[in-house]
Formats: sequence, structure tokens, C-alpha cells
Amino acid sequence: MKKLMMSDIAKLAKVSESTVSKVINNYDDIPEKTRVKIQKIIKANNYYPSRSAQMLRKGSNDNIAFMSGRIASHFTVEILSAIERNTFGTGKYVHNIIPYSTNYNRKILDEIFNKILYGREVSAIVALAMNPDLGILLKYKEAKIPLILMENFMKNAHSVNTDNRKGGFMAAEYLIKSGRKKMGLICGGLKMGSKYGFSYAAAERKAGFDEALELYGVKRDSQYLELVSDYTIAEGMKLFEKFMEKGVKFDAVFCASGDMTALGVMESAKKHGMSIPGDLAVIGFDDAMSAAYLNPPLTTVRQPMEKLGDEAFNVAVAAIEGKLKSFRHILIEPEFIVRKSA
Amino acid sequence: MKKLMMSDIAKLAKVSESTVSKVINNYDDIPEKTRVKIQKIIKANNYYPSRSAQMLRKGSNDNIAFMSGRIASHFTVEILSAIERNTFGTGKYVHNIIPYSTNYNRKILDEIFNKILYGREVSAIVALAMNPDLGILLKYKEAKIPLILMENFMKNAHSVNTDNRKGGFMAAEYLIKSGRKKMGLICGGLKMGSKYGFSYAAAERKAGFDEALELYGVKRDSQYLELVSDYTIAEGMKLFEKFMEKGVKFDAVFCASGDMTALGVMESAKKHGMSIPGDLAVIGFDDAMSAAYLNPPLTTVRQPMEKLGDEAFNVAVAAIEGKLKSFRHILIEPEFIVRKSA
DNA sequence: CTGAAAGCGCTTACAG
DNA sequence: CTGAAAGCGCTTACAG
Repeated sequence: MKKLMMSDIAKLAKVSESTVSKVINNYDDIPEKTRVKIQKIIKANNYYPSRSAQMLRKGSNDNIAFMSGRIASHFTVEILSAIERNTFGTGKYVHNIIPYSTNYNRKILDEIFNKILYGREVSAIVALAMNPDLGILLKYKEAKIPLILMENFMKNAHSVNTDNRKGGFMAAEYLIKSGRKKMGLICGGLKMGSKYGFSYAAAERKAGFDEALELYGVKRDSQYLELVSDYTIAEGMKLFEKFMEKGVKFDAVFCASGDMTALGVMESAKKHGMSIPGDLAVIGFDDAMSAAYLNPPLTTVRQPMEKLGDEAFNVAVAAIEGKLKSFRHILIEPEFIVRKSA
Repeated sequence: MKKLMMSDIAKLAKVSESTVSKVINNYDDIPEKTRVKIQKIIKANNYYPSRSAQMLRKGSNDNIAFMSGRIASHFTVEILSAIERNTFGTGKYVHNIIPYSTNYNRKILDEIFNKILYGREVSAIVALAMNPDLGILLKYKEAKIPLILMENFMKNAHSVNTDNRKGGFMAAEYLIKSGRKKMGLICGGLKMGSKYGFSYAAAERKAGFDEALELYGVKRDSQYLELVSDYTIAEGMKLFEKFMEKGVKFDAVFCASGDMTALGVMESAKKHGMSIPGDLAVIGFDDAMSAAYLNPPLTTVRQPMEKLGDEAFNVAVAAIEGKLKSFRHILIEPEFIVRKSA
């Protein structure tokens, strides 16, 4: 089976390659009759133009890079599939989504950013919870490759986020209003270059949380904060143990680091004979698929994943099409979901 | 910022483009000194060869297509990340993984298979729970584009599967040995073209399940089977309601359709005042991340996702490299995980 | 409305 | 060991 080429189609249709190309690219100076004839021949022979030839010649492409630390995270998947949903929505799935994962490795992150920037294989890049340095941002700006940050905010790039600060505020306010007095907070890294790295989302959630405590005059224990190095169940268990070791007696823990860590905290607390929410209220973040079915069902701050994905896609496409004059920063309202754990 | 080209590197290094190209492609007739010099210049100038030009000229590429009904499924993600893990493992992340999703639409499936086959943008394709017809398989064989089926088996393609039959057998055997008498079975579609479609995995799991019942002389109720049209919690709830409406009193249900449906069954049963596993034993399939933390923790047949992903990747790479004389069919042992729900 | 020609940025025989 | 030349399969001014 030899691959069919445009020249074959041209021969079959008794026209030039130029004309075939114009049909494929929807030029409007081809008469209906010719167009239909050529389209039929293309269809009948299963001809698909070589994308590499097109890309090379046009100097452009329809690829969107999706970059994250690990493809398998709950969040990643939701976003990926939202982008995908929109790709179907546009009628044709013209946009190839190429997932890149950094394996949480700074060197790989830099390498990928460079590869995409200088390799020019992609016309936009959506980066989840990535902290590129300002130099990279400026280079992307100069190269006119739109960069859409998620779970991060920088002035010189687009961004799409849940209103994390508000989410943190909601959690604290709810705990305060339900009479909790002594609260623990578990969240992602707060400082660039530290062992835990820096998560914009974590910083915002903590800020909102602290803000509420201050507003309502609730004192923070000096030991109230633990940082995760990982967003897993095991990490939640480990950090709760740490609280126990330190001897602090909390009556509530807000896991700004997500539902998985909240689940870990609950499991660990139960092992210590604590009842939830009786002895300890636990609030998560995200509203992961299983959150409603845990024991007890998890009270959490819901991130509207579909909306986040939709917006990321929309911003990417608008930016590719040159419709964005300045950087867009989109903030999506979180939703507080009360279940049984708090 | 103009994109750097090979000719620029050649000029800087005072050699020809041929030589630069040979360095990039690891030809062994370039003396160490020249090679190092050129590599330095490439690095220093952030030069990345145009992949579209390479692909066009070489007539080959490093892309692996990953096709599934929906990117966001638990299974999909595990496989994707396993492939990704392996990509990192190979030292260089040379393989681009391009996810395609069919949206569970037959027309899109055919379109994507054709696009990949005739468009030649991909050097192997991993297809999850897809039922291409024989014609497509033969065309892929002829075109020498390796096709690796997962959750499916066909003689004329490679395949990587959990031993689903054994999984079904294990579940039934466990239920029988723990004294259950009347068992329900929930699984995916068993017939091509039917409302529920055909799932090879479902058929195998059912076969193994039935086999065990027969072996131990346990009678099947005429109403024991329900098919899912969806692998969700809601679907599990719906089907359990159906069992209730039909008035069949089971003391066990095996959800061959996965842990999510099992969760739905448990929730629904609890609403009817049944205790689990007292009144009803429930067994799932997959061992999803949250399975261990449900209420009660779910007894399930674990699919070793990492192994499945690893094998899929290995087969794809071996096939691309022409190392496979015949079609490989890999079967991975499932693992029966006893928790509290059965 | 249609076609001939140039060229996108590489790789690969081939000659030396 | 190195370079000149051809060509991968398209698209796009341009001429007619």
C-alpha cells in the first residue's frame, strides 16, 4: 500500500496540485463543481495530506501542548478531557493535544519549555502548576507563543484559576461558624526553591484561610501549618501523624492540598480513635470523584473542573487566533460542598 | 526572534549542513572533536531541529497514538502515565504520545483509524477497548503500523490484557467459598452492535465467572445479569434498582464493570437498608485509587495498571523497531484483593 | 478560475 | 572524514 499523495489526487481529478491544495484549504476561488469533484476523489481514495509537509510549508500548526508534573493527577485529567471536549465541540478535532509531563523535575521543565519555544512544534502551551521563570515568559511573549498558566499566576502570561483565596476563606469561615476553635492547615509548598517548592494555589488558599481567621478573631496555633511534598493519601496520613507527634490538639484540619490528603488525614485520625467530624472536622479541596463516597463523605471546596478546562481551551484558541490584546486572567468561583466530614 | 536553522549552526561551526545533521542523528563517522564542537554550538544557541522537516524527510516519526473512548477514565490515565513513565525511562522522551478520544462514537472511531492509517502521522497505535473491524486490522498490517489492543483481543493485532477470565473466576470462587448462594453479575456489553456494544473484557470476565459457578455447581438465577451502558457510579445505582424492581434477592453482586459501578451498587443497597457485606457482598474490578477507602472498603479484582501500561509501551516500541515477528498477546495476572465489602 | 515554479528545513545517498 | 545536490509533500505568491 503506497501512500497516496496530492499529485495522485491531482492526476485523478485532472487538475493541478495547486487546485487540490486550494480545495483542501478552503480557498474560495474554486468553483463549486471542481471543489465537489475533488472532494469526492479525496474521500474515495482515503487521501489525507501529510501533516508534516503542511506544517513545514505553512510554518504553523494546530498543536497545543499540555504540560504538567504528572499526567495521572486528577486535575490533569479533568483539564485534558475538557480541552478534548472542546476540541470535539469545534466541529473538527483539529487541535492535537500533546501531553508533556515534567515528572516534577526542574531540569525537564526547563528542557520542555525550551524545546517547545525553540522547536516551534506547538502553537500554544497550557501549563499546570508550573513555575517558569520570568525569562522564559518573556521569550514566549517575544516568540508569540501563548502560554496559559493554570494553578499559577504571573503578570506576563495568561492564567486560568479557581479563586483559591476565596476557597480558603470559605473553608475557614465554615469551620469558625460551626464552632471550631483550633485549626490545622495542610497545603502545598509556599516558597520557591524550598524543599516543598512553590504552589501559587497553596499560597492563595492559605492567604484566604488566614484572612478569615483574622477577620473573625480566631487565633492561629504556632504549629498550625504543615506542608505536603506530595498530594497523596499517604502524605495526608504522614502529616496528621506529625501533628499528633507535636502534641497539638486540633478540632479541625483544612487540607488545602486536596481531597486525597484529606482522605489520608481522616484515615489516620480514625486510627487514633478519633471520630469525624465529632473530634475532628476535615475539609478537603477539589471535590474529587470519590469525595462523596468516603467514610464519612468529605466536605470540600469544589473546583469546577469543566469550567477551568473550558476557559483554558478558549483562552488558548483565542490567543492563537490573535484575538487577545493583553494577557487574560480568569478566575472561577469555587463552590463549598457540605457533606459529613465537617 | 528568528528561528535558528541548521544552516545557521553549520555556518557557526564552519561545517556543512550534512555534518551537523550527522551529529544530530548520531552517525558514527564524525570525529569526536567535530562532534563536540557542533553539539556545543547547538546547545549554546538553543537549536532544535524542526520536527516537521525531519518527519517529512525521514518519512518516519516517533509518535504513538493513544486511542480511547474518553481520556478521563481511570484506566486511560493509568496507561497514559505508564507509557509516559517508560518514555522517561528510555533516557530521552523521544516518543510523543498523541491522545485521541472517540467520544464513544463509532464514526469518529473509523475516522480516527483512517486518519492515522492513511495520514501516517504516527508509528504505532495503542487502542483501549476499541473494536476496529477486521478490514481495518488487515490494512494496518499491510501498512506495517503496529496496532496494540488493550481490553480487547483479535488475532490480527497485538494485545495486552489483564487475564479477565481469571479475574471473573476469582470473584465467583471467592463468593462461593464464603457461602454466597445467589449472585448477580453486572458487566459491559456482550454483543457487537447491541445497545451496550461489545466489550471483550466483559465477555471474558463473565465467562470466568460462569465457569466457576458451573465448576462448583452453583445455579445461576435467570435474572442474574445486567449490562452497563456506562461505567459510572450512577449506572451502578441504576442497575441495582433494576435488580430490586425485578424482585430478585441476591446475596452477592460482582461488578465486572468496575469499581465505580460497585460503589454505585453499594450506595444503592445501603439506601434500601441492606448491610454490606452482611446482606449483600459486593466485588468490584480494577482496584481504583479510592477503592480501599469506601464505606465499606471494596473487595475487588485488581488490574495491575503499571504492568499493563509497561507492556503496552514495550510491545509498541518493539513493534516499531521491527523486532516482532508475529503478533504478541500479553496476559497479565489479576490480583484478588479482599477488603470488607465481600 | 487554473497551473508552473519556488521553497519550507531537513536527511541521505554519493562522490571525493 | 566532509560537502554538494536532490528530494520528502505540501502551499503560496504569481502569471495568465
